[in-house]
Amino acid sequence: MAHTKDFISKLRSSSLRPTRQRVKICEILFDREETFHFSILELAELIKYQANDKISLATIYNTVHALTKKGYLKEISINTNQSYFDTNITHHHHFFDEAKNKLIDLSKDDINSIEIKKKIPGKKINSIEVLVKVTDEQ
Amino acid sequence: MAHTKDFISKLRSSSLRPTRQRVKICEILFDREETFHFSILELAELIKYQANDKISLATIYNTVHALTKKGYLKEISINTNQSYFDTNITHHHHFFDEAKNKLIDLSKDDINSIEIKKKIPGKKINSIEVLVKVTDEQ
DNA sequence: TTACCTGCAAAGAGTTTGCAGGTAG
DNA sequence: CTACCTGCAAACTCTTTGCAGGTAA
Repeated sequence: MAHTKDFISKLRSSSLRPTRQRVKICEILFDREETFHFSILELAELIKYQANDKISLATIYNTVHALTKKGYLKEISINTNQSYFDTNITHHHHFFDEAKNKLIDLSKDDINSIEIKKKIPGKKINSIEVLVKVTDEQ
Repeated sequence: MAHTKDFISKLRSSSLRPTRQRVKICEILFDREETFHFSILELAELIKYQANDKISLATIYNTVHALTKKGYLKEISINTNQSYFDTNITHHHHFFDEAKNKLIDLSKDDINSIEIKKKIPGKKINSIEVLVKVTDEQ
């Protein structure tokens, strides 16, 4: 269970003033036991219906992007119409359930380690992301 | 080097009539030595400036999607604002150059084989995609 | 001739931006 | 007080859809 103090420091270190709206966003994102995968619009809905609040999209986009830039959130590479983010910033991969359009974490232990044998001259590797697409067994 | 006959059969097997526009799209996509990565809008530009032709977006979208559905093209999972497709339909992965926003093929030999140890009950694996993000070495 | 296709324009969906009024420090 | 922030609406980008005229078989 995280506390308001932590949210404020996360925000400050992302160069964001801890306004009421931003603290609320942090509560929804980080005050949970389990990994949380979300799109901006899903987050907005959650704020509206679960937290009974209304924060403008501009604010949500701006806050989520600043937190992502600072490394408190991770953006997931997946080709859907909207961008997905993850509160689990440890090194891990994902299943993507194509039937339900839902992401599921794939922990480091669930996959063998990946070795890239090719080197691109002048380029360095920033990240390696594995996406395992699944559908219903027939 | 592929021929018009091949394009027509690709189109027919995708349940598309081989119209002038669609054959032209196939020429641009498949009449090349190397793998081709593209977004729909890039393809439209290419048709306009390289082939000196103009094919409406509706037609390009519809044709590319039908070819993808039939398996003549592969859609790549990458979180950018537009969808990317690949003419290389063999099993392979990608580098993504974040500086240039360009994809580079990573052949099967350039990566060790991936083993997913976790099984999701009732789900089967459709695909495993690896995306290696790179930027300029500093 | 009939079913399908094209091009255009409008509509949709997600995201970004400009700005006037409001708030943190 | 000043710089930054919020909410709203408009703008933008990519993609999809509706439709009238055109074309393949």
